[in-house]
Amino acid sequence: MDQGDYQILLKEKGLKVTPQRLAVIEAVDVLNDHPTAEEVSMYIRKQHPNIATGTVYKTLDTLTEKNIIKRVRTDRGLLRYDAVKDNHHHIYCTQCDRIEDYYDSELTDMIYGYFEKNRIPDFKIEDIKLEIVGRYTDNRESVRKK
Amino acid sequence: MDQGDYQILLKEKGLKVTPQRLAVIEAVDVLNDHPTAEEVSMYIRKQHPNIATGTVYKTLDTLTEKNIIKRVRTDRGLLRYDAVKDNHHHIYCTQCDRIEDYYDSELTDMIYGYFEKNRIPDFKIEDIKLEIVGRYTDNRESVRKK
DNA sequence: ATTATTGCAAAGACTTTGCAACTCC
DNA sequence: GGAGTTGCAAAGTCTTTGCAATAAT
Repeated sequence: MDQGDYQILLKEKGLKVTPQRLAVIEAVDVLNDHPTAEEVSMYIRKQHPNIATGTVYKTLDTLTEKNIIKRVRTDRGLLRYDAVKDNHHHIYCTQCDRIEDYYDSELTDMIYGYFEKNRIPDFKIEDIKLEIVGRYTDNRESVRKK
Repeated sequence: MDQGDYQILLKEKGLKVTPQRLAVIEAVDVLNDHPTAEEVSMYIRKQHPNIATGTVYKTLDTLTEKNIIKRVRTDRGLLRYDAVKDNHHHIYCTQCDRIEDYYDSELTDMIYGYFEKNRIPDFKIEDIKLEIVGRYTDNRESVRKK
């Protein structure tokens, strides 16, 4: 995705196109490691020292509401963000606080298929995602400490 | 579960049995609505006005580490807790901030079965859970506001 | 007796808010 | 021109910490 795509995305959702918003979308897209709000904020400060932290938070909220980005669920109480991509699941490492994407359309289809046959009463499913929790058994370094 | 069970649980994990810990376990167990740390803290204060908030947080941490309770993933930046029960999934309502349990052993078995045939390289799975996101189509009242 | 645990209050981390000034359409 | 956005700094919320006092084994 490039700047042009971002602009179209914003317009489609009825949002004004501002440099701040473009910067936030780009940051979440580039930092595609489920960055925290602060990581996004820091990344942006490098290129646009004039964009206020408060604005980054507000923008992250707005973009989340409009489904341009998503919040990732964590169990540590920090808000993390994710560019909207194809359906994917998340692998949570219990050792290192990393969250990795897990793409597997066979699995995704299987789960959606299951719920087509077994509906949850009075509930409309909008999204299904797997939390796969565990730990890596190779010796790869931990990017973030727990 | 009663007090006696809690005590055994603590001892098994090598933790000293203290009234504070018993109170926290009980609170998470009784408030079985995935309470936030603050909700646990408030509930405890009613019966034990002398238990400090800091202690509740510390205890929640300890119990989580020892797997006596679990943290529930949320996308709103608040820590929530869950008594450890049978394997279950979570239904997240996009309207009302409720998190409900979803028990379905057929589904759970299907997913675990899938991963037995399709392992993730260099990764040891410890837990798999579904995030089912959507909204209720009946008119039940929202317990918590969004 | 020894070591873990608690209470307290202060500090810390992260996020939200209010409002005047400024931009985008 | 007007509604929607932003910057700023202050206020909030939730959580963690340090340490002396206390309680569990």
